[in-house]
Amino acid sequence: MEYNFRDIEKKWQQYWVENNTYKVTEDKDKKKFYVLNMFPYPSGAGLHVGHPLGYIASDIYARYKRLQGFNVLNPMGYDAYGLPAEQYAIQTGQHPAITTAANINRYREQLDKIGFCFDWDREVRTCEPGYYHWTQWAFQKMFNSYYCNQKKQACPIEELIKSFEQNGTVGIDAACNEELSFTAEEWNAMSEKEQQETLMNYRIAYLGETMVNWCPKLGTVLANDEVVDGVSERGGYPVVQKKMRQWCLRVSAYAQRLLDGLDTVDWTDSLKETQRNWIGRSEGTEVQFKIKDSDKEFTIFTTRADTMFGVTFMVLAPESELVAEVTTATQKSEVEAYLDATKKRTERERIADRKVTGVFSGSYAINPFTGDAIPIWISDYVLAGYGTGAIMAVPAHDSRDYAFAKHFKLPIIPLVEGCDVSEESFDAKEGIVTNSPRVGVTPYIDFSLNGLTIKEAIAATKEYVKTHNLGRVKVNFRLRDAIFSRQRYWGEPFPVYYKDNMPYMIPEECLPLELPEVSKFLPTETGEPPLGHATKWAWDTVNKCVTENSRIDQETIFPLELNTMPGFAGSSAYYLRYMDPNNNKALVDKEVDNYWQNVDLYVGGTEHATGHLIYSRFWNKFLHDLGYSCTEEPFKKLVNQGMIQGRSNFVYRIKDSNTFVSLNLKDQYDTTPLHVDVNIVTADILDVEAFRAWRPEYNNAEFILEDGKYICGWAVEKMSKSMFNVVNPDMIVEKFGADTLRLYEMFLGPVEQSKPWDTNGIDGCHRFLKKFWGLFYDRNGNFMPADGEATKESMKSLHKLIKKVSSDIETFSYNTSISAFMICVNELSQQKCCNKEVLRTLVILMAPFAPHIAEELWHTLGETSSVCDAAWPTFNEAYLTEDSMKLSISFNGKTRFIMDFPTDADNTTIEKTVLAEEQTQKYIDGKQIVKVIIVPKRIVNIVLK
RNA sequence: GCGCCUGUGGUGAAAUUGGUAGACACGCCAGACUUAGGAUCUGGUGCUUCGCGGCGUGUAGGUUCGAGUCCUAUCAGGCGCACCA
Repeated sequence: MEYNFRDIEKKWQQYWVENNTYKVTEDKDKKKFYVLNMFPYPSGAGLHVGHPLGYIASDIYARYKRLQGFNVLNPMGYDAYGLPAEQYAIQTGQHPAITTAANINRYREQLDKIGFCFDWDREVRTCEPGYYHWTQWAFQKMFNSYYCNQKKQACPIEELIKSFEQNGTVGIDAACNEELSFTAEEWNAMSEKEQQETLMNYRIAYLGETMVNWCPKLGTVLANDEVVDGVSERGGYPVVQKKMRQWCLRVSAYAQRLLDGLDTVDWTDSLKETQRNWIGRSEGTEVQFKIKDSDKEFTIFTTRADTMFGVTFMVLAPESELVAEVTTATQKSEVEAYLDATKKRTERERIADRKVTGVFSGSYAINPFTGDAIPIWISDYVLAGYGTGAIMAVPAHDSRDYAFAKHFKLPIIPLVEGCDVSEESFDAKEGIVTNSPRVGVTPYIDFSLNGLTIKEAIAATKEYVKTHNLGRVKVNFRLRDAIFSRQRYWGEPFPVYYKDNMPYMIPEECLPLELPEVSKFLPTETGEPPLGHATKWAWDTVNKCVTENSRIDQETIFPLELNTMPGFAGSSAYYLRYMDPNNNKALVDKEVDNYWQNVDLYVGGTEHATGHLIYSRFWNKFLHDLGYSCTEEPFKKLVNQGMIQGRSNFVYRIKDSNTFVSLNLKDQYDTTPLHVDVNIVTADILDVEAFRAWRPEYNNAEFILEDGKYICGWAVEKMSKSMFNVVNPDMIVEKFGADTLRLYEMFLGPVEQSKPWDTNGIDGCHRFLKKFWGLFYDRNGNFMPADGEATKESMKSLHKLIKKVSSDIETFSYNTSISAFMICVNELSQQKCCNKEVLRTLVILMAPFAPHIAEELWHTLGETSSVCDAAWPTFNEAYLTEDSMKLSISFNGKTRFIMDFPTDADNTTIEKTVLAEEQTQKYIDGKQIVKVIIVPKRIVNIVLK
């Protein structure tokens, strides 16, 4: 009987559905294991062979864990809201709801063919009201919370209000936009609007007037991680800085916890490093500088407090509020001209040409350590958004300050023994401090750093600043609050209405606030949200949900928030929703959450390192603070699957002709390489008839062949439609079967590694499955497994495999597992093993990798339940040990002799025997044997004198 | 500039974590069965040499009886952050 994969796969896929094989419930008698894939955006292109790589890897792990007796949760769903889905809809001119539904169906069809063990009863779609109910709910919780720096957690805003009523801001240490100071009386005297404005300074979800990344082409603002090199990640459109009133999430309050949490999770070092870079913690000192001839002062941030004696000028960011205060009348026109010039440059232009520019403000600051009057400059190399937007410049030890000083001919004072600053600055944080207090300057303060190392000097200066009240020790983070509004249609509506221009939450019982149908959903370049067209929806919602709507000025203020939430809103807590997807009382039931805890294994690409994986951790920590998620970190172990690149094929057209020349003959002609659809090329050989049929202009194509074949060139490129190198998994499944696809994707190399898709080796995996099948059925279709005693040989082959596969799966080394299977099947086939027990165990081992064929063979062995419910075998070391081991003794590359030893012989026994054996020839090549070194298994080294 | 990762045959890759480098697979070569083969089976295949042998894990050193693996320097490629003070 032939291995008929088409029938087999169809049959068992149907069986699994009919028997609810993959349905999982909270079974408290079993230990849980939560496997999760990053859920896909249902894009219009469908799945290509790169998508399933991670799904297959996690599917193998999930099946393996189940065979080990765990209760495995392995859900799947769709990240259906957000820019990619909407852009696709706009391109095809259809409503996003329609395209999204169609794309999801297409994805599901493709996924079903590969034989995953997903529990589809738990599917979530972020665009469905039953799901985004809880996205909106979480947003409201964030609005109604503030972050207490003392408790290091989010707390209800009511607690803050109570505190204000009783003590004002005294004793409050909360994450905020700006430090406020008022008394209880002042608070109580505020109007409602003033109080709301004050609270906005503390809320975790707040409306902020901030500089945002505005993308006119996409018609929306974007988060920092959605902007790459000054253009939008989606589409690559220009992004400009613009001040807008936007919803923001106070992610920055969690910066330290996001950083600390990284030490507790099992992620790759490089991904943790990426997150650390993104969070960007830097420990430093804030120092106050008085402005000369003024009672004003300002604060700078520095990580190099030790360089206080080398400050020769100060620099303010052009956007700094201080600029106006320090600009003198004589410098005013020059400063204004400079501010105008910088305003015109986009961030991108600034980065592209790093010209040294700047202008003197006319004022001086007083160095608190030396008493020197230091000129205050304005330059765009200082960023308004980082630190205090003002720096002290130490040209001797900072390359940017150095370039500025050289350009404007400002003094440079070196502070490290023996450093040479005539050509460039000395930035390294090493060496011995000198020149402090500076030679020739009357000490303004009694403080010297001379003789200390830089590190010691930083610590000493920090201490001095602290004790003398000149500033404070400060930790700065690069991580900014996340901008949470999008001026787009296809996203979660905000459950928010406005009164007196201040936002209020619509009541919880009115959730979910559903996304309305609108006549026009296209974004606008000016930023009017498409939801503005949904007037009826807005009024209905207000009438239904807002009891005090009579107090709203219906003429002048539109009552509902019209922005929508960004893509990451829906993907931030989906792993919690999978635990309890149909609960309409809570995001997740407490007990259910307690059972599943958090994700044990998370599989997905690195492209989400700074987006989703930061937001999700933040979101979970917030829910954890409020008691809705029982763990601090959502994803225990994270595996990043590599990208599958495309392998493009080329044909070579002779210029100005319709003749194509084979790869190795192309140098004889003047040719143009053209991409050719890889699906009509096999092993780099072009199917010329298919090529003629591919496109009308090639109908009459002529070919210059070599050895009767047309050989194509190739290159590794991104897998994309335009390069004609997209390989669709359906085609592979059709031709070789899902089990072959699964094996091959894993056999290609380590899961974590990026690699080009190359079908050249797929035959090997298919051949292996046929051989595996051949252990059960001979060529005439006779069923061969039989009862009886297994040979020692076959037990050895089998247990070698059990050992190898069990340890390989734990470390995701699926490629070497599959090699081990190939070796084992070859051995068993040579041994003509047809022992039922051996084959039964082999089938269980295969089940995670090739579930269809395993299920078929499992049933042919007489089993009636699914192979998924079998028990993973344990290996017996007894079968693996040899009776004796061979020791070859070699010296100078020549094997002197080989001896047999019992396996239980210890090293000293062997050593003695070897020495005795050698006694007859105590000397080798005239040198005396002094020592014999025994190494387990193979080699004995003889040391000569 | 700072940080992280990777360099092994014609190709994808293994290497029990310091112990016979190249398992397994693709490809290629030879043979068998075939009217035929993009089917199946058997054997061979790192480089070099007719052979003995010699050389081989980006390069150069070092530690060690022994290094793909550890240390130092260097080159190449990839990724992250980046006028972040």
